[in-house]
Order: sequence, then structure tokens, then C-alpha cells
Amino acid sequence: MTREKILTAAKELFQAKGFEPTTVREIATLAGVNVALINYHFGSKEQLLAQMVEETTAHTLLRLSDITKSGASPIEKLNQMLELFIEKIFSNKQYYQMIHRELSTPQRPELNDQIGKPLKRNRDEMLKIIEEGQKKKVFRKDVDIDLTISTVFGLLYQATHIAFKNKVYDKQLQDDAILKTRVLKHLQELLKNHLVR
Amino acid sequence: MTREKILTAAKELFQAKGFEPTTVREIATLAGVNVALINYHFGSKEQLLAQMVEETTAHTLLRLSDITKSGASPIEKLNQMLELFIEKIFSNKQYYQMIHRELSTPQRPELNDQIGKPLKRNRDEMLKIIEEGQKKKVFRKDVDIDLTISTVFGLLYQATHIAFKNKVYDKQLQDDAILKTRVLKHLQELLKNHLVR
DNA sequence: AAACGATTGAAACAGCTGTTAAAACTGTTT
DNA sequence: AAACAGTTTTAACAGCTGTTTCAATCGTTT
Repeated sequence: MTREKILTAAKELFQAKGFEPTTVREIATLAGVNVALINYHFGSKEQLLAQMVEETTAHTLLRLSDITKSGASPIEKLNQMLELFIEKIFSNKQYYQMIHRELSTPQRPELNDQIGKPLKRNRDEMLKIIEEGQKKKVFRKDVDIDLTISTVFGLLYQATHIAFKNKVYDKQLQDDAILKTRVLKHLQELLKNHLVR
Repeated sequence: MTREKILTAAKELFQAKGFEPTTVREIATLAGVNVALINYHFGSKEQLLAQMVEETTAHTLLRLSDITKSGASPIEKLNQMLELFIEKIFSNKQYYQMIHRELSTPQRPELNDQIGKPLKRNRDEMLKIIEEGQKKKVFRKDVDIDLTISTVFGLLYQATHIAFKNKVYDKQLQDDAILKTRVLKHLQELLKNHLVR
């Protein structure tokens, strides 16, 4: 019970403020527990985050392998995959922003690795599908697959920025739902033009 | 002189460690000056970063408007622009990583705005060119320009990650030069397929 | 009821952070 | 030589950080 209360409070604060700016005392207060219990149950503040990422990632990977193993065509699979990622990322914008921020910091390299692994598995699933499409000769072979995948995740990351930092790009506040369909459509057309021969 | 020494030392440390983890005392030591001089010359640690970004950005914007104002075709302009961005970003990978990291943190929103403005000007230059291409009817009109630009910058950002965090994506260490030409070629083809009608 | 290990609470640890007030020192102008 | 503004130094401020120590409490087992 205490463990869960700490995890919940920590997730909320890490999302809102980031990892480093969040203090263990804030977490303890929001969770309604004593400060010392964080170190008692998780060992350290870092391991608390590592545990959080571990438990949060599991579900997405299950749904991903469902798509990969289905009988759909490569293009259909790719589209389903895009929908899943967009859904996941938009409903946890702050979480993914925080993860990427943490992933790009030179501090805490060990924690970095622990967070990086789950994300790499996402990339690998997309890689499988593109290679399958090439094998079935529906996708062109003269594309840089690695950079294509990076393009997708790069845009998804940028989209989360646009979603709640519109002022930076001089745009009116846009409804997430609208942005989501825009992103999906954009990525679908982009990939179709780029991959399909 | 003191000012410049502080700026140089700060840039080096911010790049290597990030903004927050770098202490004013470290900056002062590396610059070989007294701690108090940072606040004397810049007012605060935050304004030091703001000033740094301001001065670093100026040159790029000059070269950008050169491209925009040239007589080249939209496609040529776009390619020149890509080359410029890739050049700038790859020769200052750590710097741009740091900037993006700082830009994605909910802390220090005022500083956020100050950093965001120069980056927005980059986007605007690219926007101009795409709109020009549409007006001259060499580019399709049914594209999401905003997301197209986000796609470019999103990939460039991802590329800097790949450049010195290859382990995350299970790749061998790649020479920056090779990666740069790969990125350039990838973006050129991607945009051509997506924009040109 | 006694004993036990697991969990919790209060308090303090040692160390760091950005910033600043005031004095000391510079080089130039009167 | 005196006055002056622009810099630099010293030293301290007030506050925060993650972590740990040790005693108190809890629920379960003997």
C-alpha cells in the first residue's frame, strides 16, 4: 500500500515537474507517508523512477506484439502501430516528455540504460514490419530504415511539444483530438509516399 | 574579457553536464574568475544561458536569410537549408541536446520562452520556402506544413541522439560524416516524395 | 502473553545550491 | 593628487538536497 502510494505520487510529480526538480519530501507529502519510507521501499530516488518505467511499459509491448503477429498487410500493420503509439503518447504526454528529457541527460547514465531498453523494443517492432514489407515487395528497398523510424518517433516527440506548448510555434491552442488525427494522417501519407513503391 | 571567459566556460559545462547540474562555482573555476562575477555580469545563472543562446543563434539566422533571399528554386533552397541545419546541429550536438532538454522542462518557463524564440525563427524560414514552393506550384498544397517542418526538426534531433548514443539503438559507432550524409539524403528524398507534386 | 521481524516516524546529518552585501582594488578623468 | 565609476574579492546568507540513524509501532507467529 505504501509502495503504491509512493509510486502514484512520484509519477504525478515526475510528470509535472521532472525527475530532478521533484524532491523526495514532495513525493512523501503527496503520498501521505514519511520521507524515509521512499528509501526504505525503493533504495533510492533513482531506483524509484526505474521501477516506475518498468511497470508502465509492460502493457504497450503486449499490444505491439499483437499487431506484429496479426495477419494484416504491412501497410495495415504500420497504420495500426502508428495509431497505438499516438494513442499512448498523447494520453501520457507529460510522462513521455519526462522520459525523453531524462533519456537525453548525461547525468545518471545507468538509469538512462534502464529507460532506453523499453523504447528500443518499440523501434524493433516497427523495424520488423518494414522489413516484412520489403520482403513482400510492397515497400521500396532503397530507404534508410533506421532514419525512417527515427523520423516517426522524432515527429511524435515534436507533436507532444506542440500539444501543450503551442505558444512556441505561434499557434492557437489546439484540441488534442484534432492534433492526433492530423499527426496520424500526416504520418500515414508521409510513410506511404516514402515507403510504398 | 571576464564576460567572454565566463560564457566560454559556461557553454562547455552546460553542454557536457546540462544547465541545472552545472553549478556557478564550476563555471567560475573553469573560467578562472570569482563566483560573484557571474551574477555581476549576467544578473543570474538563467540570464547567462539566455545570453549564450542569443549570441550563438545570431550567425545561423544570417546564413538562413541569405538562402531565403537567393534566386534559387524552392527545392534548391530547401536542400541548402537542410545542409545548413545538419552542419550546425552536428557540429554542436551537445549544445542542441542541451537546448532541447532545457526547452522541454516545465521549470523556468521565462527562460524557456527566451530560448524558444530563436528556434522559432528557424522554423519560420523553412515555412517561407515551402509556402513559396506552393505558390510557384512546384509543391503540393494538401500537406500539413507545420507537421512537415516538425518532421524535419524531429529527425534532426533524433539524429543527434543516434550520433553519440548508438548503444540505445544497438548500432556500431558511426562516423558523424557518414551519418550526416545519410540524414541529408534521407531528408531530401523524404521531402521530395512528400512535397513535390 | 511473549517474541519476532517488518514497517514507520522524528530528527538530524553533511553537503551543496544561487545569490548578495560590503570592502578592496583597478584604471581613467578631473 | 583627488575623485570617480567600473570590477573584483571575501565572506556569508538562507535554504534546500538525498540519505541515514535509531527508537517506536504494527501485525503475525510462537
